[in-house]
Amino acid sequence: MGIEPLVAHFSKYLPLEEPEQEELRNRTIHRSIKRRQFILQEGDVCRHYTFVVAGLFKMYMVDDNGKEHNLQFAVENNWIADIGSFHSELPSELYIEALEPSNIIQINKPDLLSLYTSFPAFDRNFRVLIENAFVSLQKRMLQSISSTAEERYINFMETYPDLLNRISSVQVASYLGVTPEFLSAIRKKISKS
Amino acid sequence: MGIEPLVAHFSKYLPLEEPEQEELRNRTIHRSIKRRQFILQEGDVCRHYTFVVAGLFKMYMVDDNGKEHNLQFAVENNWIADIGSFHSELPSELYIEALEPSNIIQINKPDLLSLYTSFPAFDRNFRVLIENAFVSLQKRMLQSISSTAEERYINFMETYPDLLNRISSVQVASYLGVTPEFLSAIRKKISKS
DNA sequence: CGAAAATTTGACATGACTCAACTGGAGTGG
DNA sequence: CCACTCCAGTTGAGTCATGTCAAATTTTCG
Repeated sequence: MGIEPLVAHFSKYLPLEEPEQEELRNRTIHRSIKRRQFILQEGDVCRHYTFVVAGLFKMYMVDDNGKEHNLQFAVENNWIADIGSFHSELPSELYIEALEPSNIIQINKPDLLSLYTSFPAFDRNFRVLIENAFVSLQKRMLQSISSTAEERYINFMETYPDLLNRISSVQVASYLGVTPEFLSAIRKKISKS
Repeated sequence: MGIEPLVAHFSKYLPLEEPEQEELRNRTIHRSIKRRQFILQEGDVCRHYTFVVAGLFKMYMVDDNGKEHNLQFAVENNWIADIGSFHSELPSELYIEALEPSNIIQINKPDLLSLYTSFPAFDRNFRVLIENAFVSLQKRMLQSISSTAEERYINFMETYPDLLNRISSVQVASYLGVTPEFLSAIRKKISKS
């Protein structure tokens, strides 16, 4: 197993030279993750940035009533981490759990900082990466404060059509901030129009 | 007027050497903005990153019914921009408007890219900046999908106690995603407990 | 196959919006 | 200094959006 998927991912923004690829190879580790396995649990410090080579994860919070609220999904070629906990090294309030058997590439904080220092290209690559994630999250936030659940669901289907076939409606409902029962009603209404 | 506030701002993360400060001075411009003046309007490309030296701005979207939805406020020492439009150079769907007479420092895209190229410290500074903004936005997103309007308002008061004295309830309601009438009811209920 | 989870359904409760009217300052011009 | 307007804020009635709970049904996966 190599880091080709990761190199290809970065190359979309700024190609990596051979020395940078070599360093990336030396600083990252591969792991296989089973379905329902956690790579982060509440109370633990998030020690890695995780790049999904294959598979699917959800990151979520559990509220005082024990209900899960999905903050983010991550599929192939997505990064996932609790960035706040990763940098502050404080306990996370989030879980990251595999929804499918997955292959990932991880990098820990010392190795990432070393990458940043050795090759400024990584500062830039990760800056661009998070800029894009930020813009997407802003759009979701705007939708959340301006649209009904039905509009948000329709938008979700249009934005992530591939995801629909891989996750349950329960997971979508949790991501949209509605109950599974109400999402079921929305789906029924949409199917009749 | 100098760029001291901006230098001080960056120094919280990573101090700037004299050559970097010099370059920053040469690449930025100062402006005074009147209350109700726009620095970005829907349909225009967002040409600048804006750093607020003094004053207060809101960034918002106007929906099909003509209603405003506040995505973000920016006070002293905050950055504000439509990052998506800035990088894609596509027309923005957002407005950025001064709620108070303000002083700002702006940098356009060519100058910012030049800063990035000349001094990798800026890649890093802006990466850290947006990482922090991303983490904050994630918290707001989680609140949005997991809490009632009352809980979100209480959280807003705790998170931005200073802002409460500077903006109207209408603006807060728009930020929280509720109507002014309903926020009024929430405030009444809270004041009685 | 069998247990666990997902989905649906319906009755009911609560959260939140709409609309229209009213209140009470903060300017503004005479 | 007054009359006036103009907003922000409030109030209440009615309505719609969404949640809760319980139960039945279907699907998934070990």
